[in-house]
Amino acid sequence: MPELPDVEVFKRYFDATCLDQTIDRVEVKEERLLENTSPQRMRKAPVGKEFESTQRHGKNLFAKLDSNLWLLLHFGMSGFLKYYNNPDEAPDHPRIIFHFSSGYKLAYDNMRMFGKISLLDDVDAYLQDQELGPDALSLGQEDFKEMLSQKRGMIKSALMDQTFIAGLGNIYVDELLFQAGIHPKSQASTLDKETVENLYNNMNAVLQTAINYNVNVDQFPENYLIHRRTLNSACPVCGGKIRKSRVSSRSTYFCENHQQKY
DNA sequence: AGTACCACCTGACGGC
DNA sequence: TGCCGTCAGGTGGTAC
Repeated sequence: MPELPDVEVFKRYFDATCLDQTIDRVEVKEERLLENTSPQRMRKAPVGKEFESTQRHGKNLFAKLDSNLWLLLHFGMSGFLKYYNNPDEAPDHPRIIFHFSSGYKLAYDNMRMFGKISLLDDVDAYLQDQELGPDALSLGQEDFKEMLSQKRGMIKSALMDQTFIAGLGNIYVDELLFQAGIHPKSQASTLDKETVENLYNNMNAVLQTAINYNVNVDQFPENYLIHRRTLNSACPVCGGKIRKSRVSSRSTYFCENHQQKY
């Protein structure tokens, strides 16, 4: 379930391993994941080049090959990166593999095949084309308030909408609503000022905490919902019952006691 | 514009 | 043991 924190950790992993190495060969193992890019071009265009830097926006990772050539990776539900040399360390479902002249390889693994691999000439144009909202971690509090006040519909739907805010998915939206004490079906525009500020602060805190722990969920604070995504488990904050329902066709866990409906 | 539902895809898991 | 239905969840499309 790669959401913003996961992709940020992938970015740091990519930066620490793959930059400034000549690409010898590109192995496209699953052509269905390519979008707006032919397999032939994907295999050819990066060869002889190096990844110079990376950029993340929401759940999208962009790696620069040239001023007008970028690799886009979207991880869907089950995607991740693996940098390795020894074939024993190869992941189970590699969909594309970049071979470096050092002998090391970068594999994009994605069991469930939701996801996207593409070559772009302009990142900003792509973000506009996709109508992606501002990245959740670089959004200021005033803008957040203003946007929410004008958003109709349920707060969970709003936060999951990538064209509204980019980066949040099902797990983290549940978590930050839980931390902020807001019922997921609350109407976005009816939250009062204090509640929205609290939500904003929790959004940043939860995302930052997840990144700081390298998305190692076991190390997340004990009062996080993520450890209790089970029907009728005890709320780690107030002892209430954790309930499950569906919001925006997604499994939604929340505390029936301390998450208030607005 | 918001919502509801389906499809895509694969593996895990529970029931029988 | 093994078959079957269900679930997980990011995104995109469609119908209301």
